[in-house]
Amino acid sequence: MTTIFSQINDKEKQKLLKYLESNTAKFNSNTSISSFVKSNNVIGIIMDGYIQIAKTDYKGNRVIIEELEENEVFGTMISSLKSNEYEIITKEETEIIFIDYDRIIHCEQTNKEYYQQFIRNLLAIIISKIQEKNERIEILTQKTIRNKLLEYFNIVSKKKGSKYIYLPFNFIDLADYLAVDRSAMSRELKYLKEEGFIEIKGKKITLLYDRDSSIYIY
Amino acid sequence: MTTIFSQINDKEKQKLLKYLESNTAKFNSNTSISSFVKSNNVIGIIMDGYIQIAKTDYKGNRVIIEELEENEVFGTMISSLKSNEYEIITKEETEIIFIDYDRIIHCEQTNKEYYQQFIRNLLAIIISKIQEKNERIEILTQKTIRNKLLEYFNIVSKKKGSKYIYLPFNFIDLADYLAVDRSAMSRELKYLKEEGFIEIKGKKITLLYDRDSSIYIY
DNA sequence: AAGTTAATGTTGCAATTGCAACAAATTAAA
DNA sequence: TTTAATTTGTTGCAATTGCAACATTAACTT
Repeated sequence: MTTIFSQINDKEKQKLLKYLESNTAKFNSNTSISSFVKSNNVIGIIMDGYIQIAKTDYKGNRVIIEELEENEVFGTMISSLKSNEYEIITKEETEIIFIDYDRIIHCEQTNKEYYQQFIRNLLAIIISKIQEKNERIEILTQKTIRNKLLEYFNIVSKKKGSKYIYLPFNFIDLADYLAVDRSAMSRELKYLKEEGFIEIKGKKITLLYDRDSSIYIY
Repeated sequence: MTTIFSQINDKEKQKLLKYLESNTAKFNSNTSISSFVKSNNVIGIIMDGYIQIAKTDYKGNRVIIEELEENEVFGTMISSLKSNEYEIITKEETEIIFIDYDRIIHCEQTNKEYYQQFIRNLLAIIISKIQEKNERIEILTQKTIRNKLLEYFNIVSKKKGSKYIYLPFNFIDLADYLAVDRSAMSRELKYLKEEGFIEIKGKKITLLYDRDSSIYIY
């Protein structure tokens, strides 16, 4: 997996961060860092920790936009955070490097190999972010809660190459991620259990159907 | 708006395309070009024309993933097209430049200004693609057809800075884009008309409510 | 360990939606 | 211009969902 500093050694990294006028900040757990991001057009690189980007609309519906951990990148442009309906919250103690986006694009170090590598890494990271969004869209375009759940399970299961899934979040957040009502989702999970499609023990879910056979459809 | 060859003159462009071993292909209208894309890890640049990327699942539900016109970019990684549930179809006569993704990343021309500009352009295009996907996700996370429609109208209206919207696609495709049943959407549009929120004349929709007042909520 | 808070599970019910089947209107083709 | 094909509009009905309200369980706090 590509990280933003892949194939850039520590000395070069320090140089790069200096030229890009980066700022490093540390945040406690459960802290809103929205104000840091919204003021400027910045990119944030998570060096350590875990954050969530969520949106709460007028009705109080909360939707998780992104979940980000170590080495992941977010930013004003990348995540469209301008509106103040968005909240960026640390879920652990988190260290973030902030870089002004314009500095990245208009850096004078363009002929330095490490700068070019940095850009290529950024490109790779952003492309993988698109893939994540595509997956999310695939899930959200499913018309029933059941199919959203199964689509989600399949994607996670395929990635891990295993029938065993460990939910990266609790059921409240899963419902927000799938954009469905939590209690309705809970009901559907119950049915899926009763019908023998899945098994749930805490955050561990076992898929009892064959992903590729498409039999689970009905 | 940034295009892939922004700030690259024609001579440089030709050089670049040569070094990147690009292939140009022309397609008739209503032609599937999926096979061209799936074989390799390529990026396609639409020089002229219009294409749609759509997915049809086991149930026959068709969902439009992307709509692309001149100067836009798509690709195996960018659009996660590997699965054969995807169809890439030209909607007009279309000319596309294909470039192998690895060639872009491992080009020997890295110290040439035009190459660096190309990469920066690619980065900008991909970032704007993320923003589009975020918008799509915002729409899809709405829980009712009404709210999906209004969210969609608001986004389009905000972009154009106008209360008048011209649908870029027909109602069948709009329903696919919103991932809702067409007839149910049609019904909801009727209600919105009856309640005085919108006016529809063909593909022209007039928003009769104040986008920012949030009164349309109820 | 007891008390408090948060997460999960459950259920009835009304609202929303998808589906199916068809009518009307529009567009394309012959 | 007539015919055919596609798109749009309409409606009843069953299935699915959101919502609300509450019970149970798990996770923190002190």
